[in-house]
Amino acid sequence: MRAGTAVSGQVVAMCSALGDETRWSILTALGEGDASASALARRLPVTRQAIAKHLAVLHEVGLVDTVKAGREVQYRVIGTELSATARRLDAIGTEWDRRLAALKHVAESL
Amino acid sequence: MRAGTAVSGQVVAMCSALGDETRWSILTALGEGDASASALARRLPVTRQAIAKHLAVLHEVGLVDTVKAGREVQYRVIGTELSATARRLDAIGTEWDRRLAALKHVAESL
DNA sequence: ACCTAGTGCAGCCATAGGGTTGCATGTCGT
DNA sequence: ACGACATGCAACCCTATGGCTGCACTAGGT
Repeated sequence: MRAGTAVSGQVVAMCSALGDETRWSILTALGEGDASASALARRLPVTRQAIAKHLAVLHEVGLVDTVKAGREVQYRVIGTELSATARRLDAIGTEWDRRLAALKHVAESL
Repeated sequence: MRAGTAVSGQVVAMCSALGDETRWSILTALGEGDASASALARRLPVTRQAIAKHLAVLHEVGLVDTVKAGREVQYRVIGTELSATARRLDAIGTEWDRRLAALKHVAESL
């Protein structure tokens, strides 16, 4: 089992989506309850259109889902994808540390 | 216990660092063994200076560590921070899904 | 029917950041 | 001592992208 396996582009996209403060503020806001883009724009210091863009990228990577409620579109946070990539990252990190421990072991056996 | 806790800036920085393909190629390369910036520049299709910049941000978030070996600087991947943030992300994702399940439960009890 | 509120789309601006070249410095081997 | 290689720093270019304004459209409420 090789260590340096090419990381799925999905992981990169997910991390890229999570690498923005505004997006996290949106996610945490949604964590307190479903909301529409306009509703989010009211509680956050950014425009609705900006929020709409962010919601688009969040939806792209599967972090949020849309629920049509009448004329508005409610957004809802989904934890599944996040947890999945988190586990992949954890595995990678563990693998690195495992390799490091092996290196250390070799060094001490000299 | 509230769900929408403000996410640590460390997590955002880490995700931002992981949101770049080139950085991942560097990390996976380092996963196969320690290497200097110049050594990495030889196997990757980017300049040494570009790699140096990436290594700087990776070092910033604690994904790599430096080991001075004579005149060159060897870089080494560290899994600890990655695993730590991965667990935090997993917890957040689980929390979201827990909330979602609760919502569903409420909906069904009507 | 009309007004209001929510959404979508397009265009524009400005900055961040990934990538480059160039040069100066520093260190190892011979 | 000197040449070769590794690093550090600075300046620069260009694209991606976060943010905005503006407009057209649609769907509810009264």
